[in-house]
Amino acid sequence: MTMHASIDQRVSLAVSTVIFALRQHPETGLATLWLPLVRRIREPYEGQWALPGGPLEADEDLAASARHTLERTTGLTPNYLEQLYAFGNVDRSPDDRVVSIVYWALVQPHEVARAVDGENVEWFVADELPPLAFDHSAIVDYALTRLRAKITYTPIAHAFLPPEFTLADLRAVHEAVLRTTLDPANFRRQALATKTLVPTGTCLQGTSHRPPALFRFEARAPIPAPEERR
Amino acid sequence: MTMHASIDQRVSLAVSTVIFALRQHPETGLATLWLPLVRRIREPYEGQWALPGGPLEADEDLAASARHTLERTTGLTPNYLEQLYAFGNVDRSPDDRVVSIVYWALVQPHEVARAVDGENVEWFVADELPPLAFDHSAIVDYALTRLRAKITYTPIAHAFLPPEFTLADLRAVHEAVLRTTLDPANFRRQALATKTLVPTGTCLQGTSHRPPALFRFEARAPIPAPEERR
DNA sequence: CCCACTTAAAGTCACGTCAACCCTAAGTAA
DNA sequence: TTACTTAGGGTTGACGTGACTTTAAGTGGG
Repeated sequence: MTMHASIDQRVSLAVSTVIFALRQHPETGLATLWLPLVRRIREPYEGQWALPGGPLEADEDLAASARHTLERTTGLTPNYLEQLYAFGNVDRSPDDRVVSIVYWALVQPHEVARAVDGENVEWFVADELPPLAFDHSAIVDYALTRLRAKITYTPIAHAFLPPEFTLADLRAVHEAVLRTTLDPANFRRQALATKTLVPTGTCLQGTSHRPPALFRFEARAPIPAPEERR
Repeated sequence: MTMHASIDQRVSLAVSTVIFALRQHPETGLATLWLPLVRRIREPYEGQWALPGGPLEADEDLAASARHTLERTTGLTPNYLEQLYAFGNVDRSPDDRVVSIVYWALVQPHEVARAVDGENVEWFVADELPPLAFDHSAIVDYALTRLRAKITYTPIAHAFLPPEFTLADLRAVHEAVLRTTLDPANFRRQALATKTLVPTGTCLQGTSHRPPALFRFEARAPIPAPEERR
């Protein structure tokens, strides 16, 4: 027989989200992965940075809860949202017992512009984060590896982009996420081989030199979340 | 502002597990994927089959909770355990609100023998399940796709096998899980290419014909769960 | 108007992987 | 010894991919 804590010690359920977006790096000027964090306004970890999240309401699905807290705390509407993992170790919060169901999200650049950015919400370069509250540093780490793995075998990069884009844009997303440089010719071949790209005419005069072709992502059947499979 | 249910309507947290094991199919005689289900002894869905699970105790980590309920309800000790997904749609339980954090597990054949198999616990062929309680049918579906995907790119098949086995055994596991036949020669090549197999002498007289070599899985560093990454 | 420059986009080649298959080795049962 | 069965190694061709080259299509400067 295992020992159990007293009955009135409750487990509370929170939903948090790791949000990724692309922005220019202030020093290098390159497109880089950023993510918004919120400052904690109460103990524990008061004043420290943490993932946006909140308690699960009784009338909300999990993904809906993630969207709502996202909107409430950061003003962002994600273009892609997927469950990451449920973190529930006993010691992950110093006082009470909290199980966090964590999502990860991708937002488009124009969303970043209109996002909240104030004293209690701030954007950070994904690889240069301050120390975070709770186990949130490990969570971000895991979300990063998931994003980097998934972008190599599914076309989620489009979630960072406007509906119409060039192959150079698409490649820039991959390069920013994976922190590498990719051969333009080979990247083109692989991208076109997926059959998810539809050409939509050529770019009418860019800044200089040969204008690139524009593409759109074909609206393939998205991969359903486990809840909504048939 | 969104409407919320009254404060005293609580969300309860359960941990359930999809357990896979290999057994002989009664008709074909082939190794097949089976899973144990437990009969519900109270409403809702009283009398129907469901995944083994139970409420999360305040002093248990999530994986530990999965192990405990597994042991308590089916007597099984899994050889492999991984988090699958957190299911929490509002309508997944008719009365109360339940969020289930679901794990999936693999058990060895000798465990199956000593497992409970009575009126309230029964084994079923994974592809021929009765209607299950709640959304458990969809959950099993998802667990199956995860298992089938993961066995192709990680050496989890060993979790079904005793410490020492032949390449034919290993191939039989893959064939049972994927429901295909695999070319023995090509399978051998791929299996040995992973470098995770260590030869441990030859089989001393099997039933007939040429005796196969025996192998053991090398104790590589296992992939850490997201909670315990460094 | 020609030319230097830049990026887009297509093509070439070497190499590694893998499925299909063929063949030999090593044992058992008659 | 022979027939039979499974273990296990080898060969071939299709395919994907990284490194690299070449051509196309624009710009701006003299």
